[in-house]
Amino acid sequence: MSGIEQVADVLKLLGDKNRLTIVALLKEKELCVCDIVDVLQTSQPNISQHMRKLKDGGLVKERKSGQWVYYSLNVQDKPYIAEILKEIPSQDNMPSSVCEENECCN
Amino acid sequence: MSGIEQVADVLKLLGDKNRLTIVALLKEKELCVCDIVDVLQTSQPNISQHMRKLKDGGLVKERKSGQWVYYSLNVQDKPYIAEILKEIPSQDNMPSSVCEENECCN
DNA sequence: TTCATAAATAAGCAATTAATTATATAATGA
DNA sequence: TCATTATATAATTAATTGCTTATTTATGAA
Repeated sequence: MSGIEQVADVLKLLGDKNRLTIVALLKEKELCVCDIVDVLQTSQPNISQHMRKLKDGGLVKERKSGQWVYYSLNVQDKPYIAEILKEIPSQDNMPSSVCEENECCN
Repeated sequence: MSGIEQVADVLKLLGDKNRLTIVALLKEKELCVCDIVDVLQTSQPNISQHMRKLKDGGLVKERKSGQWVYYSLNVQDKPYIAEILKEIPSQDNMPSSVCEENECCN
């Protein structure tokens, strides 16, 4: 069961622009770290640390394949997150076409 | 329109246990600062500062009456907040009967 | 006016946070 | 083996945050 503290912790995770953008991106499809680095235009360690927080908070799960780590959403048990993501315009999610090309994962 | 940054700012506000509890309390009825101080068992300035953040973030509105300031929710335009509050068990909202008695506002 | 109560503001501080840089680990292929 | 790529970890720093204490403002009553 989710107490008020657990909900607050989840919202704190989503209360960061980069992490909220990552979660919105993952709503579309799973992505590897380098995809996210390309889209958010920040450093690889920065994204790596955000992904760890999201994973520790139970919001994403990972799948390793070769040298890549693919992250995907793991929020079936938190329906309010779907409502939050409805509020985010999709053009904000995918600021460039980088993600479609998946350059770093070819 | 609410961009991703605006949503993140709202979630950051709700990502604090005290503020989330306050919002959950206000879902039931409007409350004055001293009511909230009683329920959350913290200092008056602490609550006052949280209320200012919630007000600046547009989540609550205030109504002054005599020496009291009553706060109420102002989240009609943010349906995802209702979904978040559904996740919070109501026994966590009202940890004591203090709020029912409204001691400080008599 | 004086006193009491409610709330806001200001200043200070300890803890947390997001980011950077540097380094380490791991997998792939030459 | 060695080099390259993807990711994680560690250490550092600057900025933010939540809280405390002290003070101020404002309202109402004696």
